[in-house]
This record gives sequence, structure tokens and C-alpha cells, in this order.
Amino acid sequence: MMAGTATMRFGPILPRSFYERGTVEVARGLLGKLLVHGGAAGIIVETEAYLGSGDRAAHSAVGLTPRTRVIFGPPGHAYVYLIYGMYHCLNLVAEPDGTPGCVLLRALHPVSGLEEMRGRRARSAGDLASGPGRLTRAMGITRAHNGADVTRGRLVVREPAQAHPVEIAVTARIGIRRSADLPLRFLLAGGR
DNA sequence: GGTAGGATGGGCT
DNA sequence: GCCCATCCTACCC
Repeated sequence: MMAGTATMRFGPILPRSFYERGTVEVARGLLGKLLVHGGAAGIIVETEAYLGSGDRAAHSAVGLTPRTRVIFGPPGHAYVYLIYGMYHCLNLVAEPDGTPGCVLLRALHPVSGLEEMRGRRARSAGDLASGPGRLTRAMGITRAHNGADVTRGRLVVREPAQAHPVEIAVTARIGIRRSADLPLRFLLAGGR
């Protein structure tokens, strides 16, 4: 018989109303939740908020273009883009429809589908899903998921099996030049 | 322990 | 043509 972890049940899928809030609230609220893609799942332990106004690091700062269309669309959808020609980054869209804002998922603590996740990484160096590029590779997320509704379907965010109080650390965001001093990176304490 | 540079392609000016 | 919301390897203390 298959491993018991494969049938582990999680809590309910986060509803669209979860995402239809301010981007910072969503970025903080996602910590401790479960990102699930098929049989692979991990606890979200690091996020960054990219704001619709006053944030020159956000892709949406250039305005509405074919690329940024999803960020301006309805909340609870995935915004996935290719960075440096080889890595994908996964964001979840926040704010009401028409207002830009999204949350970059930077790290997971894997809890299910570990072999599946390892299998996607050529030669593992570093943590399995720590870092936005590693996270998408381990979870099998590509640009094919751009625009996907994460409140239904194969790629979703769920409540954990049992919630526990979370302590959140706040720092500046990683790897950006513009608006680099804004305190918009959120980490689950002990999640690094 | 640390840092520097290359891989590699799409989006925007 | 330049700029990346990165990662990995090589090399140097």
C-alpha cells in the first residue's frame, strides 16, 4: 500500500474573499497556509508583497500590458513569469478586480510529495523549495499556470490540517533595486 | 566563512 | 539593447 502521507487531508481551500483584500494582509495571511499542486504540498513560510501603487519594484508599475494583465485582474489567480531566462516565479493576485497587487511566494516547507518534488530537481543543491525559483521547480509550476484560478482546480491554497499561532518577521525584499527599502518581505518565524 | 560571474530568454524602452 | 522579484558553481579567504 502507498505511503500514508499521500492521502493526508488538508483543510478547506481558501476562498476568493481571502485574496480580495490589501496585498500586505494577503502576504501575511498566506504564511502557514498550504500550497498544493497535485500530490505535492508545502507550508508557505516566506512571501513578499508587490503593491499597486508607490512600489516601483512591482511589475504592475509599468501599467497594464499583456504581461501584467493578470495582476490587474480578479484576485485568487496565479501570476507566473519567467525570470533570468530559466526560472519561474509564482505570485498570487490580491486586491479587488481592477486594482493591481500580488504576493510572491518565496519558500515552502515541503510536507507531501517529497519524492515527486525531488524528482523535478536535476541535481539537488540547497533546500528543495527555498527560493522562488526552487519553489516553482519543486512544485512543477510553469507559465502554463499563468492566470490559473487558485480557488479551484489542481493548483490551490488550503488551510493547514490544524492551524497554529504564527509569529511573523518583516524585512526588506530580496533581489530588487527599486523601492528596495520597503518592509514587504514576511517570514514565518523559524521558517528559514 | 564569503563573493563574483555565467546561464539564458522575455519584456520593455 | 538593457534589465531583470534567480540559482549554481568556482574560487578565495
